[in-house]
Amino acid sequence: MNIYDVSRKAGVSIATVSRVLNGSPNVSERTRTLVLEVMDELGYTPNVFARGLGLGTIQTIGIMCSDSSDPYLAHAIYYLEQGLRGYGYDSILCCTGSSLKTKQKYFELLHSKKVDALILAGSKFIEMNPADNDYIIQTARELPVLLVNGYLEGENIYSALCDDRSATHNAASKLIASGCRNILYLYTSQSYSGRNKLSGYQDALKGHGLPIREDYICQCPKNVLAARDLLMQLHRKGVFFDAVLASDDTLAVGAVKYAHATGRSIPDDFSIIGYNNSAYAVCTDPELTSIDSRVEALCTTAITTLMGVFNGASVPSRTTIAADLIKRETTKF
Amino acid sequence: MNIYDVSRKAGVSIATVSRVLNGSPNVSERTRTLVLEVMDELGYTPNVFARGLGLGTIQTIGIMCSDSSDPYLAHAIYYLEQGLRGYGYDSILCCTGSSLKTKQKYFELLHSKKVDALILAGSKFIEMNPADNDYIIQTARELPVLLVNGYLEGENIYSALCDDRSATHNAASKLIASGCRNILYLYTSQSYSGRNKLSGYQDALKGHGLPIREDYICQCPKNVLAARDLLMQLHRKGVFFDAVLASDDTLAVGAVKYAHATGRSIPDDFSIIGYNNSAYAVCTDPELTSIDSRVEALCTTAITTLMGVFNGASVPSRTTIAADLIKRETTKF
DNA sequence: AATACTTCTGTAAGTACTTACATAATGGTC
DNA sequence: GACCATTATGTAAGTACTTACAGAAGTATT
Repeated sequence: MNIYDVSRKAGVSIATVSRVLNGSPNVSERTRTLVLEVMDELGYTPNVFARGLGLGTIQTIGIMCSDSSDPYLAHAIYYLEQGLRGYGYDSILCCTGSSLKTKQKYFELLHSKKVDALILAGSKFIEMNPADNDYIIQTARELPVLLVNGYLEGENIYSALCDDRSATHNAASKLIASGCRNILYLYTSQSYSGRNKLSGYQDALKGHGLPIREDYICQCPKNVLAARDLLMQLHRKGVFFDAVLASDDTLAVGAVKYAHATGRSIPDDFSIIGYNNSAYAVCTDPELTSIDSRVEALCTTAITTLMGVFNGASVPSRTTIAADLIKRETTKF
Repeated sequence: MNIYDVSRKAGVSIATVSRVLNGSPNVSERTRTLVLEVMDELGYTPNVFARGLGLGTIQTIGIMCSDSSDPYLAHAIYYLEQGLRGYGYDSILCCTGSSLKTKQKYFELLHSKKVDALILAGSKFIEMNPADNDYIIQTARELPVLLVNGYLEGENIYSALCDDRSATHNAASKLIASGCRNILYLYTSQSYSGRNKLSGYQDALKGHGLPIREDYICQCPKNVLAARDLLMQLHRKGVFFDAVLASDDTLAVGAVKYAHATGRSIPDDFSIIGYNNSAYAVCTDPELTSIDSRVEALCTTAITTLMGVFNGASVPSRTTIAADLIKRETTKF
């Protein structure tokens, strides 16, 4: 069952069938409907490989993420997949884990699969050491690379970003305005967005004349119980804090559990702000105030940008979206 | 840059290069290393389309799920993707939503992409009306279909299942043994596994001589707040219950919030059991007792089965795995 | 050293499409 | 109705691989 069968049955050449397939305008309406009818009748679907061979493209975008089970990335994957399909593109997914080696390997793999572009979901793809990002810059010469929530300078590299710095700056400022003076900052990783979040926090403190205490800036695995235990430990050590600003809701949930365990009252005695406004935010009592990083908008932007690139439009290499602060019950404001 | 460039530079025919590419034994060791060296030197990667055209396969499995942002499915996707890659297969992901129309459309789409098999993740693919599953049975004639947590009878269709009925039977029995007599059952959907979970609950009640009350069996959106509000409403109506068995942790979290809102004490006065043992289970205080449906094992089984099918091994069309009951703080036992 | 057998390599014919170029058909104009 | 422009269609040459078959080279046997 191939293009020849269709052409034979329709009494036209394979070139005409191919033109119908590709929506060429140089086909008479009569022939077009005839060919479409025959295709339908035979249940014909063009062979993707032959098509890819001829066209050099396969209407497929490679999506890479470090871990699809992370709620933030899971949502990103969902919106990306849906959005791309709306433009007639398929997605091929790669979960790379966090090792640079495997990232490079899967990068190469997707590249060799002839995807039309690569989307890197999440901030974990950009390494601290610039040389480690060279492979991305190299690949971008041959196909567009889109970063969702990450930034890298380079030809043919585009970024859709959330303004994380302003978000944490704003959140920390609100905490200070509501009376908090000892704000703990909890983060999971030193990614691009992680660094921005941290500096937003630091700037807010500076701006209000508060000291930046190193022991208030704590790294913690992305894990409810780890966060709780970390805070318990600080508490036991006698470190005083009256608020937690977390780089992820998971950690903020841990902070709620810490408060429950120690009997501190939220938000009177202890305030909490999470990040990502995920489903975790409404699991706790009281419910989390959280920064919404607007994954959906980020993904939409990334896809719009990509389609612009495909159409040869002039497109900004970097789009930044403002975060939302969703007020719930763990803050006084 | 193609196979001809390699053959020219290595001074052999393209057939020989192709043989090296495909690991044919009929190549002398000397020629093989020579060709591999040349490939490496030129940075050659074979064109997937041409390869697919010739071979008719592309080492890619289609994964379908209703919604990749659901934590259960997100984990499944992760394990499937990782596992398949271990066998040298890529995954192409489709999120179908829940409408039958789109499911069928994407099914057809993946089929036309010439994937080597289809994995349907989650129980949402099997419709109540048998005729609505015909498209799956049809497709299975041409390529293997694997169901993760779903069951459908048919040639070339394989299922990896969790024994949901025994799981809820066991959970409900434990609740009864610990003194609960009015166990509410909360569920989200009437899927294959949903029906099994329900009947496990019902059988346990029957087995202990308890009445099965229709008003104790409640459908609810998969959503923390919806579950809480539903329970609040029943409470206000004066419906008495001393335990909740939920078909998903999300609903169980809602039950915890209901208890907080009404001041009922867990587990003395009110017990809760969730399902899936997801990250939500440790978010609440007290932490959820939950049934672990063992996604990872399910995915591993599915992949092993699939590889068996590819190798022509005789493989069971249905594998069932026992669930684990993870005891935490919302039950007396 | 001739024969038989195995192992290795090359030729050429698929595989199913796209598209440049050539040619045929159609429609409009005078 | 002849001429030209436009549109529609067909031919044939890519696109980059796989693999059956034929034949060459190498090895073992007598």
